[in-house]
Amino acid sequence: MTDELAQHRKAELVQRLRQAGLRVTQPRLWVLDVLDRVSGHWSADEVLAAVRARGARLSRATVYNVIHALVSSGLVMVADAGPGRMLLESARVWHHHFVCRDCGTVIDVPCVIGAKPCLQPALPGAEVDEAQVIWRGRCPRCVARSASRGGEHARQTSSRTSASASDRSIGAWTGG
Amino acid sequence: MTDELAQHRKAELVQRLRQAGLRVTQPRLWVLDVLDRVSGHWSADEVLAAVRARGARLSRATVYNVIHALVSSGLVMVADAGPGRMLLESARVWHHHFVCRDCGTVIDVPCVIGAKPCLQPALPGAEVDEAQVIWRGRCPRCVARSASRGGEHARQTSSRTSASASDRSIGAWTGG
DNA sequence: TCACTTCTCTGGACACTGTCCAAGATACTG
DNA sequence: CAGTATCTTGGACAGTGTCCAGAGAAGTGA
Repeated sequence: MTDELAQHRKAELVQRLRQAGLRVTQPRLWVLDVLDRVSGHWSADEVLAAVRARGARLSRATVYNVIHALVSSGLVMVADAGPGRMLLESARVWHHHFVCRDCGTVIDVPCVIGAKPCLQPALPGAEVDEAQVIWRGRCPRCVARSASRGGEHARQTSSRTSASASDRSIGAWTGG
Repeated sequence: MTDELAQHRKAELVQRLRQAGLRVTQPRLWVLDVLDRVSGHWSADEVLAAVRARGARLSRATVYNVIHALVSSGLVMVADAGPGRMLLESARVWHHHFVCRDCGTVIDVPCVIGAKPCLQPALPGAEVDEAQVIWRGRCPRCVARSASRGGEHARQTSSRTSASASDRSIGAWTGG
């Protein structure tokens, strides 16, 4: 990346922080840049490691402070994929998650609504900020792998076919 | 509770463990009984405390072992309401959760489908065991409390009204 | 009923994740 | 540029969940 590009990039990040009403500090720029640049799901410590890998000096407490600031201002989204697994992502497009119970992989599932909240609970009087859907099961890769070994998961697959009725599908709002 | 009732109750728990293909052990009966008897959401340590409060001797590692066994056999359900917050419940009726960002309360939201998975992701080739929805926002009680103090959350409430379109509601499958 | 096999429980150590604190540093305002 | 409010730092700490080897219990078949 050239210096000019780097400057342009930084200016964009600064603008996004200001628009969110946040002070512009180095740690915030670093964290936002890391989450923004690489797709995928990050833990707080992975973000810390990524920032430090660039030679920056940053404490763990700061990473959590920054994350809280970015999340509460909507620049970063957090998904819980299990106990103690805080998944951080750039909040460019609202989406949901599929967690594989075999390999632990977390897969993004698009949400065609794209805005929050995309679902409404049956809870009169509540103010809803967002709705997050987490699917659990076995990812296509693990399904294919076990199928090639002789279909030892035949029993479980029945639950999938039994749920294929269109009235129970949200393909309409997940883009499927 | 009379002895006769206790015996009947135990027999029922034993039957449920056997039906799930699990060995019948004291810790499993205790944990299942605690989760079954009291409504609400339990952390693993709260389950441990509740079992010990009855005079039973149980280690923390065992509680986690038992929880994993009961969850994987479908007798108990787990919801993640935040980092490090494993919420345990008896899996009698499938439902979802609303987490209040002000007071932290977790509220059950009924799911009229009642079976798993109640939603399907746009993820071809995957086997889906379950879909969990977690709403975040402010619970009716916190909304009412701040409204009575003068509507200091007026800005946030706009997000609620903007999402009331029926095509973005899942009242149909949550029983609303 | 008994022996045997397999699974489960135990208690402690450990890892991971997130929070709290006071002091110092920094960003923004006028 | 000074002042103020906010942020960062590093360490200590708490909460949650996992791992391990040995001991114990449940289920099975005779």
